[in-house]
Amino acid sequence: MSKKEALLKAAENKVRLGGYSNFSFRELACEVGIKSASVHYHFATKADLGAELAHQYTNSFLAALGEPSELKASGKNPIDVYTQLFRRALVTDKKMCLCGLLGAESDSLPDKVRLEVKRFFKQNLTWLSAAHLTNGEPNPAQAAIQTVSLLEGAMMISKTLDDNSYFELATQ
Amino acid sequence: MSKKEALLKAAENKVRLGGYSNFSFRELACEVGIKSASVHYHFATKADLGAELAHQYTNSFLAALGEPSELKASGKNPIDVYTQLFRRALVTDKKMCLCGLLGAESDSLPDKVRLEVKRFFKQNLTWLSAAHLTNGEPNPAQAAIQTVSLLEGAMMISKTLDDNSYFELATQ
DNA sequence: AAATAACTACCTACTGGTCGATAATTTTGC
DNA sequence: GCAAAATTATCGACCAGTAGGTAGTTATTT
Repeated sequence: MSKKEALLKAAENKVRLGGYSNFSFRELACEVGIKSASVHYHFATKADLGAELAHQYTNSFLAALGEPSELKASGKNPIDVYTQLFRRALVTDKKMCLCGLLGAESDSLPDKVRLEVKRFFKQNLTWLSAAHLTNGEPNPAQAAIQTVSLLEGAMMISKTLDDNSYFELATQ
Repeated sequence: MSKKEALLKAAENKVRLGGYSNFSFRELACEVGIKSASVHYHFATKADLGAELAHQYTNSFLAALGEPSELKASGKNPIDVYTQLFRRALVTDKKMCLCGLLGAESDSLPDKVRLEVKRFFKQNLTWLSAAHLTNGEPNPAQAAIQTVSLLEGAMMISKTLDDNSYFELATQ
């Protein structure tokens, strides 16, 4: 893993625990074994780092999902697959969704970061609409926003109350 | 309005836009017309201010709701009343729910602040369970977590995408 | 006299960011 | 094939600004 990748990984962990202001160049640098000045070689500004982090997070998230039609074709319910990805973030990583946290504080984010968070949710809604369509939902767009809202909300509350059974109850 | 109340009001606005780290004693002091050192007279530490803010927010929120049984008795659906309170926060205040934002970053909050955020959601779940019970829901506890999850999630996504119609679609 | 509510001045720690320098590596031109 | 040039990745030293917090003081009110 390159230093740049290590920096992004370290930043992701910090942001998913406490938001955009929960990481500093010095901390990240220390964790990967370089100096804070060197972080600026890989990312000109903090906003650039944040934007690239959110962009890559979105790409990984979408890639982990696959295509709704293909999931359906292989006998899976794409909505279950989607729910399972959130569950893994909560249960395995024990962390919030990166863009769920950044979205909540989006009013105070640098423009380029906020734009990437927007992109995350737009792409998620597109994916979910397609998924609900394959399930024969009469209003896929509505079902899509309801699905992602419920999951992000349930994740946040389960984290806050430190009890994953709230997530299970909400998604049951 | 006393200086202390003004400080809490100023802090609420900041936190609801960008979280716990989005306000400083200097900024608050400046806004209410005193010096940052004087803020420490009203609140010993930043954590104390944050905890009192969340505590009062919870109390105001619950007070604004009223009692589920009384709402029902006067011909209102308590869940509609609850939804309307979130809608007002989003549409009128144009800000996140204070505890929705603090909940998302709860892992990085001082203990006493996190405790108050927990209290917010526990009391909300209690209220919603009672509300769903009066509506004859077969599983009030499940309906409660689903209601608050959907609303917090829909609020966050509508804020992020800067389009309240997502909230309306999700709650329709 | 005591409590309230503010002040000035200061502290240490940390923030994102800049600067010029330095090796090591890779690419290019002859 | 080899020297010159460019690129990559790092460093130490530093900057101005801000953070939360403290100590001691001064008015004002009760």
